[in-house]
Parts: sequence; C-alpha cells; structure tokens
Amino acid sequence: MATIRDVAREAGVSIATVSRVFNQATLVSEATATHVRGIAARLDYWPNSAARSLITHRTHAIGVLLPDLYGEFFSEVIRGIDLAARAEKYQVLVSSFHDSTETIVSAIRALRGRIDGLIVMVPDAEAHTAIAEFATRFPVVLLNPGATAPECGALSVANYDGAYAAVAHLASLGHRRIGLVRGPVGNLDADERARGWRDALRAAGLEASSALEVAGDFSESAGFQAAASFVHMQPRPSAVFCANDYMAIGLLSALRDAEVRVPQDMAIVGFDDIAIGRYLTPALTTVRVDACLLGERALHQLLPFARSRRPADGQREQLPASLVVRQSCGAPQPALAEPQGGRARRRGHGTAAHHREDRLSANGNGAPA
Amino acid sequence: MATIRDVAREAGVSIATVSRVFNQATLVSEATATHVRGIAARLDYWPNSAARSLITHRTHAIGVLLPDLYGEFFSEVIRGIDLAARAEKYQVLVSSFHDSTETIVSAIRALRGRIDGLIVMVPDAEAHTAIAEFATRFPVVLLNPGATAPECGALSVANYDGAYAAVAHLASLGHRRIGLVRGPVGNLDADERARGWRDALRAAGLEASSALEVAGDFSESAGFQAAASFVHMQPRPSAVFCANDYMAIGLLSALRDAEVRVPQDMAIVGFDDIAIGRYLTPALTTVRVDACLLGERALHQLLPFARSRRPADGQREQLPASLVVRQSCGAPQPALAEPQGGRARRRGHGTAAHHREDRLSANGNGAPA
DNA sequence: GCGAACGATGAAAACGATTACATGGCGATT
DNA sequence: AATCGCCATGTAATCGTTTTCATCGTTCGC
Repeated sequence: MATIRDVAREAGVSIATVSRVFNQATLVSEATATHVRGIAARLDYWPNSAARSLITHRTHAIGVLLPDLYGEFFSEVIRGIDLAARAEKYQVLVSSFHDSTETIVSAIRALRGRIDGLIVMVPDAEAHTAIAEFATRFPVVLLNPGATAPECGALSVANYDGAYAAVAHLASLGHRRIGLVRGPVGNLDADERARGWRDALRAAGLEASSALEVAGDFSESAGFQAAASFVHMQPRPSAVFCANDYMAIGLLSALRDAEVRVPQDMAIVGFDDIAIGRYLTPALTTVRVDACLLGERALHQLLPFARSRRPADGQREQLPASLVVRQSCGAPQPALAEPQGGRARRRGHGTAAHHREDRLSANGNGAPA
Repeated sequence: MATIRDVAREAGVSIATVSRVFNQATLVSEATATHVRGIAARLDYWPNSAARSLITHRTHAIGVLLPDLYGEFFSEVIRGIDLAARAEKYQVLVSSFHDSTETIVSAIRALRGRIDGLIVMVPDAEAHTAIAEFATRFPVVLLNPGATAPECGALSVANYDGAYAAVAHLASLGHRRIGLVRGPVGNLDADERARGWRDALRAAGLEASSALEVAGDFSESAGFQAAASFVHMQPRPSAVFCANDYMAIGLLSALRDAEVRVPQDMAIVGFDDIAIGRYLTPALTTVRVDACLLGERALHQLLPFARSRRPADGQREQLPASLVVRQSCGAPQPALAEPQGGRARRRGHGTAAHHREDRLSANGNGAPA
C-alpha cells in the first residue's frame, strides 16, 4: 500500500504538498495539484484513515446503537441513516445491544474513539441514564427519547398523537369499547402509544380501564395470543388498537381462525405502516411513520455536532405520524384498487411515493423535510 | 481523554508496561498489572484505536456492503453478522450501494483501511468482476456468488435446490401448468431460482416455456401486477412459484381482489420464509432460508482471513433451503394451530425455534451449524 | 561465590498522516 | 529601486500506540 511519502517522492514534492492536495486543495497551485493527483492515482494511493484520525481526532464515522430485536422498522431507520451518511461521506458503524443497561455501556465503550457521534435508540428509561452521562461529553442523538434528555439531541415520532388519532378515528366510527395490545411496559414508544389510546378514549367519554389492555412485546405471536383475551372479554370490545403492525398481523390471523370477522365483528388498527399492511385482507388501517426519514433526520441533526466534536444541545424534533385508513377499521372507503400504484419503497428512493389512501395527519410539531 | 502516558505517569511505570497490560498481560507481573489496571479504570483510560491500528495495521472492524434495497431478508443477514461480530469483539461497518458497479468501487475505496475484511452481497455478475480484482489483495467473502469466484470465500443459499423442491412439490400435488414470478434478470439469486423452477418442471415432464414466466423485481407491487398476467393466461396456470415472499404477498392480494381462490383455483409458493408468512390467509407455503445464520456463517468464514490479513481462499459453503408446507399450496395438512408457538424471532435468539409445519429439506451440501 | 539464564521493565523507533511555522520568489506599492 | 506582502512550498513537531532491543536485578546450577 502506497503512503504519502511514496507519492511525494514520485511527484518530486514534499509530503505536506501531497497532504494539502487531498485536503484544502486551494493552497496548492493548480499545476502541481493535478500532477500529484495523477501520481496518486497511478500508485493507487489513498490516505490512511488511522493516521489521519490519530492527528485530527476525527474518524468520519458515526455509530448507530440499536436494540437487538430487528425488524422492518429498524431496518428502515438504518437505511435512512446510511443513505444520508453516504451523501455526507460518513461511515456508519452499527452495533446492537441485548437487554440490559450493562451491555449498552460496554457497546458504547467499544465504539468510543471510533466514531464522531452516536445515534442511539433507547429502549427504556433505565438505559437512558447511562447514556445521558456519556452524552455530556460526546455528541449523541436519541431516537425515542423519554421525557427528559437535555444533554442530547432527540428525534421522536409522534407516538402519542398517532395513537390518539387512531383511537379517535375508531370512536368516531361509533365504537364504544376499544381494546389495546400494548408494547413492553417501560418501552418509551409503547408507553406513549398507550397514553394516546387512553386519552383519546377519555376525550370521547369512553372507558379506558386496564381491563381493556392486553400485554404484548411487538411480536406477531404476541398479537396472535392477544386474540384469546379479547374474544373472551365481557363485553367484547368492538375494536382494538395494536401498538404496532406486527402485533396487528398476528391478531388478524388469530381472529380469522376464531371466525371473528374484521372489521364487522372487530375493527383493527395498527401502527408503523409496514410495507405489507396494504396487502393483507382486510388491508390494515394503521399509523404511518416514515422510519427512513427518521434515520435521515437523526443523522442530519447529529452531523454538526459530530463535525465540531462538541456535545449536542437539547435540540429536539418530532416526526409526524399520520393515520392511514384502509379496510381493517371498517371506515367507508373510496373504491380504489389501492396497491396498484403501491409505494415503490423496495426499489429505493427517487421514485415519488403516491398514496391513494385517506390520510389524516396527526403531526406533533411539524418536522422539516 | 486520558492517554497511555497519563496512566504510565500515574502508575509510576513506563508506557510499555501499560501497553503490555492491555495486550499480553503475561509479560507483566501480576502485582503491577492489577495496579495499572486500577489506575486505568480510575482515569477512564481506553486505548486509542486509531493509534493502535496505525501501528498494528488492524482495525478490528469488518465491512458489510449490501445493495440499497433493504427488507426483512437483508435486515436478518446484518443481524446475524452483528451478533457474531459482537461475540468476536469486532465492529461492523455497513455501507450500501446503489445500482451501478461504479458506486460499489467507490464504496470499497471509502472502506479501505478502515476494515480488516469485507462481506459483500453481489447483485449481479458485472459487479462481480470489480470485486474479484479487489479480493486478490484483501479478505472478501461473497454472499450469493456467481459461478466463479476463486479469490473470495463464498456463502450461498441453496437457491436452485429450494426452488426445485418447491416446484417439484407443486407437481406432486398434480399441477400441470406452474407459473413463475421471477426476480430481476441478472440477479444471481433470481436466476438460480428460475433455473430450479425450469429444471423441476422438465424433470416432471411439464412445459417450462417462457410464456409461463412473469417479470418481477422482488417487490410486493411486482407480485400484485403479475396477477393480471396469470389470470389472463391461456390456459391459466393452476399454480405459481414466486421468487420471493414479498412478491407472493402481492400476488395473493391481487388474486383475492380478482376472486381467484388460493389454493383451490391457484396454488402459491414463495421463497425466504419471512416472519409474517405464517400469519397470512392462506398461510404461505415457502422455502425457508435462515438469513441470520447466513450472516453469522459469513462472518465466521471471513474472520480467520481478516485476522491474518491475507486474501481468502476459494472456500465455499452452501446453506440449505427447506420447503415449508403451509396452506397456500393446497397440500393436505396436519391440523395444527400453527402460529400458537410461533417462531420467537423478534425477541432475538436464545429461545429455541420450534416449527410444527412439515419441512422437506432441500439442502445443497449440508452446512455445519 | 560466579557466570548464565531468566523475568520484569524501560528507552526509543516506528506507523502515516496534518499543520504551524519558516522560507523563498515575485508582483505591486511607494 | 527598495520594501512589503502574498503565494506556493518545505521542514519538522505531533498524534497515541506497539514492539524490538537493551538493561538490571535475581536466582540457579555447579
């Protein structure tokens, strides 16, 4: 592997000049710059990033720390981060943690010195404390922050508003008993969505007792198992809000087995708008969250701090969550062959996504694009 | 940030000793070692990885290069890599490329020097050439290799065998005309699956004309659109093999709209066994590929070469693809409430996955676990 | 009791870049 | 014509490690 010295010798200049050609080329005359670039290309020279970051204290990489459980949502977040990072010529180091606060700390320790900034998806309030301390000395952006996080930047999804809108929609369709399949207790997204469900019920003058809540863990099988509870509930709820789409899918499947018709006997609404929701029967009414955009925004919020290597300020931004009405909620629908022009998401970005379904925006503070 | 000098001064030893404590502790007396470790912990010292890799020429990181289109399959592959890497104390640098060979080359260039080895998922044969050259000087493991790749390690999925088994299964159920929804032409997985379809048809003495093939791009909407072709085909095929599950889902959805019953009027089989397949109605018969294991194996194949920094040899390994029979193919089934104990995949590993469905192994060469 | 062998430690030379500072040449200003 | 700057370039210090080689007691064998 050629070093800066080889290039300098071959080009008949000093290593300082070669270095300048690769950094602030303005300091070098056009003639020598092109000459040096030619030699460098011929020698297949590329600056050694270890040496470079040793002296500059910059790595040109950012870390992404996620909970171990993957799935479509996380995958889209990473994709958004990656897309944005590529455009900004930053590398992305992903790392996952498993359960405990302790492994989060060790993951951060292992990342330390290799990255200029960190994007972390905090699962619960406990882990939050460990990160907050770190964030006073290092640029950190939180995905799903809890109530307080003055030291870090923070991106969040309008979980509360989205859930509220979903449940309010069900209430407006005449449902009086609306159940909930929760996410894990302590999980910040799950808690906010549960709160939105509760408040929307109260605002509509309906019962919001915990008897209507069923525990879940965001997995399909949790949704599947929840069906039994609802079917035996007295009186049986006529609608259920699921804290994510995977659980809604499991629930739909179990209800079909139990010969409970959706939406006639029980209306269902999910959360996240994963790609296949529109292809289910009935097509899933859900709350759309642009996970890819979430990742992209997180990177852009982090980058200025990563560049300057100073801790992030308490800046926060919320992404809207909009209700997408399809068939599973039983609302009257314009008769459109919806999936025909379906979101072109698996072909990447670029192609504009046209949505034909009704969309009721339940936006937090209005995120810039 | 404390450096090795700070620790050395504070501990009253030389920097060499501190370094040895963190590397081969055997060279240092037990007493000083624990003393130094104490000081290091107090000062919150951690070796600077840039300085370390500058002199050792090792980064303790591996790169993962994937096509831009994400989805459940890729997400699981990354997860497998990440899990294995974490256990081996390696970091994972992910990077995606968009379309062209050119961006692959630039992505590799940007990664160069930051990683000890590379796992790359090659989309087509053209990109393959660019990588092969690089692989003569650097440890590379290919996911989905083409026919030839003597310079790199290679992991592959038994695409051909899986597709063959799926189609043979349909033929054994009495289907005489079996359609195909292809993946992109030139895509190595797609081509192999198409070849498996064709050969299985011929082996069963059936027609394998291109009139039965419909183009697709692995997206749900491609499957949705393919429905029209099959419905109007004369004579209409009684079964269709889809090159992945997403397309099968789109197809199922469109057939339902067209009031074509599955499996009675048309049997459907997919490929990949994504998590929600079992929750569809009818539950999707598919070919199971353990994407997570694929990632894990790739890392373990790469690691010895990454450690020694010498190019991989032509070692190759194939992961089995096993037919999972559910309802969409119309085969008689043991009456089991299948999803009840469903795969606990979203909760991570650890929990053993129990499958109740019939499983016909269509294994290439039998991969070690 | 003496040289050898050994075990623990230290001194110093890399690794490959960036950048503050020094230098030299040349055009413009006075 | 002398001076002042400025522009392009070179010199050398520096970043924080690892690792080779040297050193210095100890202990052991005889």
